[in-house]
Amino acid sequence: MNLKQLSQLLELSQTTISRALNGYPEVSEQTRLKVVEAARKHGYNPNSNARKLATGRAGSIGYVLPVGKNVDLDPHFVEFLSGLGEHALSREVDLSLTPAPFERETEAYRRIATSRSVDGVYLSSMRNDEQRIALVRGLGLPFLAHGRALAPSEGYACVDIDNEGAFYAATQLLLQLGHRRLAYINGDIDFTFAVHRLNGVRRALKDFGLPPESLQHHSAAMNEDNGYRLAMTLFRDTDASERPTAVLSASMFSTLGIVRALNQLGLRMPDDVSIITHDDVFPFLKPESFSVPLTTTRSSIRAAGARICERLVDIITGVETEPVQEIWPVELIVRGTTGPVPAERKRMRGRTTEAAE
Amino acid sequence: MNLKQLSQLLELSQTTISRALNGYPEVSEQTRLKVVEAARKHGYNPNSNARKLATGRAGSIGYVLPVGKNVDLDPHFVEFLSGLGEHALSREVDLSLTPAPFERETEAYRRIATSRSVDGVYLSSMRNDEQRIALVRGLGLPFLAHGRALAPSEGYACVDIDNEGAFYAATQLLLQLGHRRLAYINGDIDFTFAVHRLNGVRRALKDFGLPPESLQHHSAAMNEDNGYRLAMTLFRDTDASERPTAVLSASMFSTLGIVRALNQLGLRMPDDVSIITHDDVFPFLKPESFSVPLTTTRSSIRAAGARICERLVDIITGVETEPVQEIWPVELIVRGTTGPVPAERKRMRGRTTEAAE
DNA sequence: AAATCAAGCCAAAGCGCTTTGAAACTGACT
DNA sequence: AGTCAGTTTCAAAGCGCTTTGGCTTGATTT
Repeated sequence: MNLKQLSQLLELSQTTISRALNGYPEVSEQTRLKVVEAARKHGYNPNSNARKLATGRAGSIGYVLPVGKNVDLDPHFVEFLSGLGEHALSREVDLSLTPAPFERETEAYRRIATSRSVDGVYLSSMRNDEQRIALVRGLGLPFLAHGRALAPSEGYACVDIDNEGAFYAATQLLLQLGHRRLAYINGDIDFTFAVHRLNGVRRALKDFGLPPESLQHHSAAMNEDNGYRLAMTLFRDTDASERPTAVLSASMFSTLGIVRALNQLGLRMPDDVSIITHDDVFPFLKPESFSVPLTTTRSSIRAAGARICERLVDIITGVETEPVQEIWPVELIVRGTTGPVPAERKRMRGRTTEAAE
Repeated sequence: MNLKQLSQLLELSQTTISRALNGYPEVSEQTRLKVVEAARKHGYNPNSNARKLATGRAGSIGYVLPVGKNVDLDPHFVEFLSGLGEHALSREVDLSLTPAPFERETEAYRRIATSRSVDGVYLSSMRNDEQRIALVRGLGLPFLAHGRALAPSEGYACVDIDNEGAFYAATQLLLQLGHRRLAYINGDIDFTFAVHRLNGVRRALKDFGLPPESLQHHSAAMNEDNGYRLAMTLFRDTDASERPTAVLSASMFSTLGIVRALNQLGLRMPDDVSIITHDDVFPFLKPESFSVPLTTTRSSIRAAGARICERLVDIITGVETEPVQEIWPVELIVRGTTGPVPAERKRMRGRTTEAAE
């Protein structure tokens, strides 16, 4: 059933049907009701491709999905997607994923833009040598970034969390607890979020008057394996005198591995080692669920997804005109894995045990 | 730049340009080269909506994305998607995700079908009371199921793994090791995969001549929390005489929690408890990475994604005509978490230790 | 009673592509 | 020279929708 057939059936013009269905005022309430009813009854839905062609609007937002043997679509993405989807629903937009290997990414964006298959795109996993902002802008494709680029640092719309502030606060807490030898098991430093976080940690150290050497920094993809491996390097393969007394971790997945290493080495949290992790809020992996509840910096990546969908639609429809950079504050939630530095432990044992309980 | 402009530029008809670009034989190699070159140079890409309208093909496969406060898009999905994307790329198709809350799912499929926005859909997370097969078939929408329904059991195309066989084999192994009191921490029993797996476990017990009571079965969403909770019920809240000596687990996430519970209770694998887990092969969470490497049944959900994309495209293009049910065998990989039943442990200690090393 | 106006409807012109059916041009064969 | 098959090109008709501009009507104003 298409528009023409329906119009013949109702003995009305296609124009009227179209207007009735799309809520234009030029049609009487009476006919509208009749039309809507008939459409429902005969299961008429406008052909989406015809409509897209006629209006020039695609009704969907796009994302170039990195694929390839070495690219793991990680759980962060799906959680983000989940939020996006939740909001997409209420705005009646679809998500269109265009798979592309990393090296052909540019081509993919170009094709998306010239073929008008989506109304706008969101960019995520911003890298240090970010090229996409200039690219999609040049292509005239509306966009919204999840995260920020190093350069240009402004002039484009984005939603990001205050990574630097979060890790500044986390580091500060550890320093206040007396820790002086820290380690940071960071994510891949090619991504800007990792740079921002590292900046936060370093700034906190500096403000506290500690030398850069007080921090051991390791960067690797955020997963269990790397967490384990790096923790082993820190605590098994390092001289006792140089071992950190506290570890910052960029993700719950890394922390899974760190905790395994500590267990294996017989080190206890927080008595021997304090840990602070960034928590993106995964419903299937909660900081409260660890053997010792994790102290975390927390920001829901799912909420970011929802917000990004909302704003991207606003940008596409012209509601939002100026490129605003929206930076979300991050909570620091103290649970059981942070305690005083070991040297001070004895005179505070009562308190520590209680906190770790 | 659109087709008309390009045709004027080259002083050729739109027909010829279109044919040249789409590789039809009616155009001389010479003109084709000229056209392709010009298109590249001027950055011409056919408007995808116009093309879709004209051909009636959408060039994308669809998925109705369940959203809602209580629906967590889980890591299984993203890994699956990753495989799908990998293959989609080579076939030049996009993925179109239509978010829909569970209760309005039917409506979403209906809209997808009548609006012709995708060429076909895949269905996943098959439920016991599966309605979607009849629905999409009735709508004339080509489809491919990931997993099988209970009814109808055949007559539709699907890709599934041999869940029953996998858990039969896993159970058999445990029985051969002397275990007689088993527990199965299953996924949500509303899904058919969970039913099939339970059938496998029960059949193995029966074939071995054990009564149904030898199995304690628990069903819940597969996550860390539930794994922990259910393991606690089994090992802390149950009389010692009734405690299982071996646990089957439906997912690595549940097992994460089970292991945490066992650690907390001071129970060791495999000396006190044997564990077999189903592993969907997540790059970020590997069975080898557990404190004791996990014995698993293994089948890559990512590979399933790639295969499903491949076959769905074949179904859409008419290459595949008969609905075939493709069932993949599942490997059983013995690592460190399976050993003889505790009672027999003493006289076999040497071997167990070795296996668990 | 004529003039004005809004409400409700319509015919037709796009949107940018693919595809049909026909035309024009080649050379080769009678 | 005339015919024919094969090649290369084209004009025009869709695909199913939205939207412009205009046409009727009946009611309201002058």
